[in-house]
Amino acid sequence: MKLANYLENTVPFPTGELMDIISYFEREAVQKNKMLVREGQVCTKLYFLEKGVGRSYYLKEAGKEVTQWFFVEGQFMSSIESFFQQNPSLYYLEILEDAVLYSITREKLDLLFARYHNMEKLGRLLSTEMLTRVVNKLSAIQFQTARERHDYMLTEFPDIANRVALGHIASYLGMTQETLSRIRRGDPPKKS
Amino acid sequence: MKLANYLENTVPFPTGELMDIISYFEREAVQKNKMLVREGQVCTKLYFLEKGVGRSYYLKEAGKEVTQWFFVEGQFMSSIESFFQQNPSLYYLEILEDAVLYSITREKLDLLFARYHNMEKLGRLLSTEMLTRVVNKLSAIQFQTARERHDYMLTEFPDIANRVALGHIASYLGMTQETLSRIRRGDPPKKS
DNA sequence: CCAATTATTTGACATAGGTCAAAAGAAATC
DNA sequence: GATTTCTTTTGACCTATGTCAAATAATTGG
Repeated sequence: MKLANYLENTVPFPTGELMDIISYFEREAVQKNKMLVREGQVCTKLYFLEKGVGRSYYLKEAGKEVTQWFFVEGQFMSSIESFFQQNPSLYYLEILEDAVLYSITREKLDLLFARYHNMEKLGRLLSTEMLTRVVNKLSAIQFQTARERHDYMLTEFPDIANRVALGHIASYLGMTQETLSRIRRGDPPKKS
Repeated sequence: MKLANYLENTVPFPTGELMDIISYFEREAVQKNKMLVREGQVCTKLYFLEKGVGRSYYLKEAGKEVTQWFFVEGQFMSSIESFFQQNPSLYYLEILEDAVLYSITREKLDLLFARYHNMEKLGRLLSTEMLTRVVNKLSAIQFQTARERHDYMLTEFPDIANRVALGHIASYLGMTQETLSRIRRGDPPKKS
């Protein structure tokens, strides 16, 4: 999805504002496996995915990757806390499929927030939306069985299963890839 | 903490704006065990806790309560998705200690968002902050042991342990109260 | 196309944390 | 301050899911 369409569907910007806002973003194609941000770096940009899939993840002891979130076309992507507080990112941001993305720096975004009340509103709405999505995931993770968490994921990211590696999804769901593999096979819940 | 202090510490409102904004809130004292919102009701107000503790929780099958979040003095409290999307709340909002709180309706808040760019900014900043806090909890819940989750909680809500029931905290942390009780006792991780 | 990686599945076994039931301790009510 | 009710602790046992290791299967590169 194009950035302009996305923006105007969220807040009714006058055309002049919309054009000006878009002009502050850069559009680029990036390839699979590109790392946008590494742990410890400050995340300098907010991205919008026109096409492709990405994820954020962190490393546990023993170097195990834990997927924190997936981002698909039509969504903003960033290491949020790092981007907004300008402190070192706890997460890696990785592109998992060839993608087209728009990006904007923190300075330019702040300028737009200050210039356009509408833009500030967009920021508020996006934050609130993301917040409710994270809360949903939390509810799923906090008290559901591995199988129920898998079902939750299908509602949040319906086609992700065919697009990214099993292990990435398993860690996103808080389980091992062996467990996810068995769930997909449809193992009957073990009796005695 | 007073609402006015909180607001001006977050965004530098001109005094006139601040006064006007505050005037849209109502202040009231409420007693322990008061239910602000029940599941299925639309949450009509956003609250700010000057004093006291509250929580949001939902009911699992078998009527078990699962605490979703705690709110302490100096924080806003609401069933966020319900309040912002005006749909039925999935959660109960309950006051756990005698409290003093300010409240504002959605209509009045929208009016303030529209009237003051600064207010819109405040909304954005609060959403973003809450988002990072929820993400932190998610990271803790997703891949940490019961003991580590308990440690996480002490950083997010240092004094909550003395203020609310064990069972409320246990479900907040995604564990049973028996497990939390054993952690507090300092059980050595079981050998053999 | 074949070799070499890389990802997924399977099996055997281990364990953190759950469940259920009862006892002990606090708090509220009369 | 005794009785009732609610909360926390403890113990015995169970199970979902993790760990480790090996076998397939799929993908990638020469």
